[in-house]
Amino acid sequence: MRIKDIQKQEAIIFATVELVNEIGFVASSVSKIAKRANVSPATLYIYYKNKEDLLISTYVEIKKKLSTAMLKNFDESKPFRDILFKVWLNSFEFIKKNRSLYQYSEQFSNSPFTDLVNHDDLEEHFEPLFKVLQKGIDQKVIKDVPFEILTAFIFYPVMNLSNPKLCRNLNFNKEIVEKAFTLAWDAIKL
Amino acid sequence: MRIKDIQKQEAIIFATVELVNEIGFVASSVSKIAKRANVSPATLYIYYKNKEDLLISTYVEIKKKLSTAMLKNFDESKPFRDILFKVWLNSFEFIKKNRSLYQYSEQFSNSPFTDLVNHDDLEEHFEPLFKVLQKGIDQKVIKDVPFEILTAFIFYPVMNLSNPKLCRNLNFNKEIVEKAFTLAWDAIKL
Amino acid sequence: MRIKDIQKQEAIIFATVELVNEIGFVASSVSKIAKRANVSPATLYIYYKNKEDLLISTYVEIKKKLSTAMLKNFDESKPFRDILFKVWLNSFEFIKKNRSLYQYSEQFSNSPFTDLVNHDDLEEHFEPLFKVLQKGIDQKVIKDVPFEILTAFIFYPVMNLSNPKLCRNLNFNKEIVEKAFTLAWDAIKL
Amino acid sequence: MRIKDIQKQEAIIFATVELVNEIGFVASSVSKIAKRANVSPATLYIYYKNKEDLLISTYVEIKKKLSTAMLKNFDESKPFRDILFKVWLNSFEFIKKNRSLYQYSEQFSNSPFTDLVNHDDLEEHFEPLFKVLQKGIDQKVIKDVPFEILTAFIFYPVMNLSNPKLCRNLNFNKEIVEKAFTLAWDAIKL
DNA sequence: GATGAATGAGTGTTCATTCAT
DNA sequence: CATGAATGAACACTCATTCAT
Repeated sequence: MRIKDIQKQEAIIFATVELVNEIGFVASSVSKIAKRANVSPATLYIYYKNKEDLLISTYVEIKKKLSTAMLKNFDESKPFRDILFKVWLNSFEFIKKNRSLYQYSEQFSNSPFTDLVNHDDLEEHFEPLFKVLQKGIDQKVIKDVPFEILTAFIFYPVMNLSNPKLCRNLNFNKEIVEKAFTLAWDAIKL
Repeated sequence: MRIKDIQKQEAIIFATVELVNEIGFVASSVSKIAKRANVSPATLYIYYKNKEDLLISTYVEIKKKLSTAMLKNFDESKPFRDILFKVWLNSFEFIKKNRSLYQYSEQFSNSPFTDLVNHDDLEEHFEPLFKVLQKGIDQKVIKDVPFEILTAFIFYPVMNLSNPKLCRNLNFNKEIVEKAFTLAWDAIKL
Repeated sequence: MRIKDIQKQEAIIFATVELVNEIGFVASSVSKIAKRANVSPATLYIYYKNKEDLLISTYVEIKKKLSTAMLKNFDESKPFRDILFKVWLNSFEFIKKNRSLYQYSEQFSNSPFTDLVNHDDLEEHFEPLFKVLQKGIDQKVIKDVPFEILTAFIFYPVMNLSNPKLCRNLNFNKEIVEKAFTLAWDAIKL
Repeated sequence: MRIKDIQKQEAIIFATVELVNEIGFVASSVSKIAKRANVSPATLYIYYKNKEDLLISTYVEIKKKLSTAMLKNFDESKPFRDILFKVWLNSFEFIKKNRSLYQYSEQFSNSPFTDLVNHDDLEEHFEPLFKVLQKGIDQKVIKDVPFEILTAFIFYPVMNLSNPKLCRNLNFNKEIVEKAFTLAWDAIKL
């Protein structure tokens, strides 16, 4: 499968994300996605092996964008708190600007498809962050608990808070975001 | 006249939860659920208006059980930390013992069906907890931030941590659970 | 099947006619009819062998009522034209007053169920009318053509004209009815 | 890209008409029609939006054919009686040759689907006939009654007479047809 | 490379009917 | 007599995918 038309592929991804956000995973059929992307259902199979492949690829693509965004201007020479705050802010920024991408990834990661993704590959991108956390632990600035627990308190709440379904009444201005980070930092700092 | 077979309804619910956990929301068709419950597809429609109703009812049922479990032995005369720790432990206990129920509810709350549930009704059960948090805020023991942020740091991490998909390498013994609560408490305490 | 509750049977017939007129033959299911009649689907099978039997019996019942109404005050001593006019008026009267019954019979007689009815039994009721027609033919007052043709011109137009679906813009007052009969009479008279 | 197989569509229409005539409207399911047409049920939905669309389209198609046949060699310069006789003969001819098409249309026009057809569009084809009738009225050759009544006496009996279900014992040779027309003409002429 | 036609297998749901009470 | 529970079979329709062009 030699890919000719990059615009076509982007149209497909865009249509996929859009449609999944609008009508959900279940209802987003191949033919509907194709129609939305102004493409024949058959064309879709030139770019992707099958529906699964399309959904997974879209997810991986988004995750890459997210990790890149989160680690933008990552400067490990700064104090731990500042580093993490920067990442925290980047996350919010990204989610706010790309709510649809984020929503898609949320739906995806709670679907049975998740099991089909190689999560190690995805976590690889967060390596610098893990290194900083480890350094923080070594320097007795951050609590010595497994990474999973640390990230559960730093990043999982971000996702929760920025999920409009779960936090219907919350308006996310800068002040709130900073306040929320205080909780995150208090949680992990020694 | 035959009377409604309560065992049959329970078999349906059980089959639903089981199947959704095994093959996911999308693939769990009415006929598959019926087959699993050793029941005709038509029978299912005696107990539930349609598939949506079945899925939602199952979810609400689970949520009720969860809230009851979380607030077991809720004693608001104790110190704030102890109250929350009790709730925290209850949550872990419940999730550990009813992993399948919990998994179902996780999948559900990230599906488009969520929008169809009256969340206010569900949150009502957590009223005592919210009251305690408010008292904590008033007494300057807990940070004065919106409830959503507080619960995002107390309970959302529980769910994350107890999700075996996300935390594959973590073994949840009592020690770890207590440690994790320390982070939660540090996050919200003033 | 010993019939106890005549009211129940009437409720079933009434519900059948009503429902068939509202939602058509296709959509009128046994359970819907039962619900409309405030009766269990199973009860229906006490009074009728099956759905077919119910529909056919209802039709026959209606046809009997129609023939009785048409031949009301049938006086064969009067002139041919007057006799037929009386029948013609009776028909209009009945259809106007029992439009729902008539509609049902129309739908029925165009359904494949018609083949299951013994039409000879039904036509038997019209025997007096046929006798009059025959007498008219013998006395050279009415054209000597097969009965089917005669009735096709006397009574079939009645049904057509009184079908609001086919004659949407026609308002049936007495004048029009009399005019219409003139055509019928001119058709068959010698 | 495969091109739409015109034979396939014709097979579908043919199967629809055939089946509806054999087992009736109610029992003619999409899958049965598809099987009869040697086509997948899914294929049917390429050509028609849904079952309703299939049935309606088939009806409209038939009606067009009928109107074309009826007005064949329509010559309004001839005497009124001859014009109408021609139309009358055409009708019989068509119905005799296309009994199945005609039967289908009869069933259809008495089903609840009728309401979904734009009858004005269909009647449009009969415009020349209506004009002739109007001219006949103006010239005092035809009775001055609403069109609906006129057609009820000219054409509705044709349909009745050519319906083998209703006229089981009648053999339609040319003589009978001419006789029958005499009644029709006597009915409407002044 | 790209397409719409084509499909068998599946979807959620309702059906006419029977059963145990 | 009368019932609501129960069901296998069928319903209209959509699915992911392949095929011929």
